Amino acid sequence: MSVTIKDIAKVCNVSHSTVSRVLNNKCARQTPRTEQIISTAKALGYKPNTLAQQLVKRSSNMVGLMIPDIANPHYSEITKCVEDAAACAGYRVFLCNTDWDVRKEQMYRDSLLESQVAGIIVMPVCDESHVMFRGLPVPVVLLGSRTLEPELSYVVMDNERAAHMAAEYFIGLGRRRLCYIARPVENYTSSDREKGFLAATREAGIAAKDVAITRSKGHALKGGYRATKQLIEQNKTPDAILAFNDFIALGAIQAVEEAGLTVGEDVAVMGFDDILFSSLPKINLTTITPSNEELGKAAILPILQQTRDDLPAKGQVKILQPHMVLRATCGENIARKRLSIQA
Amino acid sequence: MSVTIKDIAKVCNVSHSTVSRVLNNKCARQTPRTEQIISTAKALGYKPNTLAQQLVKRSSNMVGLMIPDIANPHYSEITKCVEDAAACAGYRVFLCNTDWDVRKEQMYRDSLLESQVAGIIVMPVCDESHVMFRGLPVPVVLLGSRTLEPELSYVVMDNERAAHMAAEYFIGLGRRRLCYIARPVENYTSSDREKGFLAATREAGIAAKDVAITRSKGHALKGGYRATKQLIEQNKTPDAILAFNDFIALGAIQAVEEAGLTVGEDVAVMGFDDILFSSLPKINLTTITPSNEELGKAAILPILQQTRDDLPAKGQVKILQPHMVLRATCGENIARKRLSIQA
DNA sequence: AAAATATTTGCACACGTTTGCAATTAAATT
DNA sequence: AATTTAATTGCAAACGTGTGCAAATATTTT
Repeated sequence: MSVTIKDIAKVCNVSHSTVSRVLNNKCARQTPRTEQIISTAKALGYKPNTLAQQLVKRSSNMVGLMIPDIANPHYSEITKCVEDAAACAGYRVFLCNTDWDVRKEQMYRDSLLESQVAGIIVMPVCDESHVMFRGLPVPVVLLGSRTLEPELSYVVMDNERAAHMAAEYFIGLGRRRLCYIARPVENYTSSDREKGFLAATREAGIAAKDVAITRSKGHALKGGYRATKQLIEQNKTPDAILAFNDFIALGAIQAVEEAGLTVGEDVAVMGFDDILFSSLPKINLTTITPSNEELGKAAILPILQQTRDDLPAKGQVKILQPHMVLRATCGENIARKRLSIQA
Repeated sequence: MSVTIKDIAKVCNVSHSTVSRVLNNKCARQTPRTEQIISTAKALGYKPNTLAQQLVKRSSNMVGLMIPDIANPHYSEITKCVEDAAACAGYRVFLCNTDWDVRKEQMYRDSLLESQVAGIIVMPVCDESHVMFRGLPVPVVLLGSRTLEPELSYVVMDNERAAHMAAEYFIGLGRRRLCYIARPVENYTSSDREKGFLAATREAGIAAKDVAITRSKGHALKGGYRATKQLIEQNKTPDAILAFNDFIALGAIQAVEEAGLTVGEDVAVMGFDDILFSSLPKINLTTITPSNEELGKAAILPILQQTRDDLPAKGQVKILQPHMVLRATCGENIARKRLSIQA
């Protein structure tokens, strides 16, 4: 149906190889022949068949992007940055929504390989699924999760440091009863944050009894709500809460307010990821995140290098620095405030 | 690098065509030959090269999905449903973020065609960009926008009816000074809603002076805020606002509350799209939307039919019914409330 | 103007797969 | 057991493109 180089060749009375070479600028000179070929190509509306090109060149300009839930703003914001970085590098991205389902993840993995993608970027469903990406013929980049698999590349925020910063910030604000609400199901990301959080409290000499580690009761907002409510009912109300993500933080806020306490005053709340919601005036949540643009760029880098230098490009690691986005939910410095009241 | 059909042929001492036929179940009988071929294919970890298959079959299992802003929850939620419907039908989707840029839209269009996609699903940047999709060799489905282009298929909510329903709902609640905040830049979707809104007010006998049509001052939350603030400052405060989308509605809410009025009591507010934010306890926005699942399924249908029956499958139209999601921002029935106060 | 050099051209094959055709082989029928 | 029928096989060509090679042509140098 579509117009091919052979059609152009027929019109110009040359072989199809000549057309191919002219169209790919393999000709140094500018003869009337070349001009004729180029103009008829334009006239006929020729579009190269990328499939055929990739078949013969044995390289593709497609990458797979596997995401647990594209409707979740955290993931959709990252997806945008990855797509943008990929497009800038001339890559097209296959979007694969794994739906938190390891079987779908596996299915997409195979499907992507059959489609001859140049690489796979994946935000894995869980730490256990990393092994599925061993020994693939294309580079694999884990996004937002570190891994022990030596073959896999990954790009991740320095989670330990981020939580350390958060705890330090709380302490600097005068907070003394600190709490970290962990991810409902454990993974490297969550436990790294826990580690950093605890380290900071220890370094500041906070007593262990004043540091609570609890676990979100479910993935969404309600999980954070239930966990916090439980804490309050047990008379263990903290004066500062670091939540595994912004959704959980939102749930925590709800529980805090429901208990008649004021967020930012009685309890400081901080989340992770800086999803769009968090910037809404009614929410105004203080949160920690890496730069998603950096994340996206770093994600395709190992894939670019693979095709360029034909090196293995495996096991590359990129650690991004966390940024705190200060908003309303952590209030002001308590110590300073007490001073001003006394004054 | 990868193992091909020829590798299997060599091992089994048959021609590669035989392998192809066995692997594609073109053989009625179950000979030891076929079993050997299948088992060695499995043993060698054979994965068919989809590129080559599609080249020879002249059909692909890839569709392009063009979205103005994947980080916007409205679009990411639709994207999820489209991807899901496509995956169920055996299609892979190329994600293309057009960034509200017509040039990017055009660039992706060409790129997708070169990649030999089976069809293009697009949420267009503006009504003017529809013409770019005339006369393509594959079916094009416009999502969330109707069009006058006869060749293009589209799937869209019945916007006129939706706004009609909204206005009727307001009126049934006892509201009498109605306002529609239109999209910052006009399009079919927004003007259809305006039409339905006005029709309902006319039918109910609301005086023209009590119906305001204003325009959001910008795409995001701030646009709705500014538009509403202006209305209030001009002493034209409505008692019911229908906003073009949930973001604008959120902005309207902010302006209303800032003026010391109570949303749901003094002013009812309704949006469109039912984005995830709107269901948050702190927001709890009443809103209208079609079923995104239906939307996604309807989007790939014209593409499926194209490849199946080899019919043109152009100019197909699917109208989805609106659903109101009742939450807190429209309050209760004012009339009933007045009664209970008197009683 | 002739020789040396640089460029372009067409042919043929390649990429990995599917498929029509004629020949072969196996199964079912008489 | 011989014949008809059915299924399988290998060959070759195709999908649209890129490329090494030797021959042909154009350009530059002497």
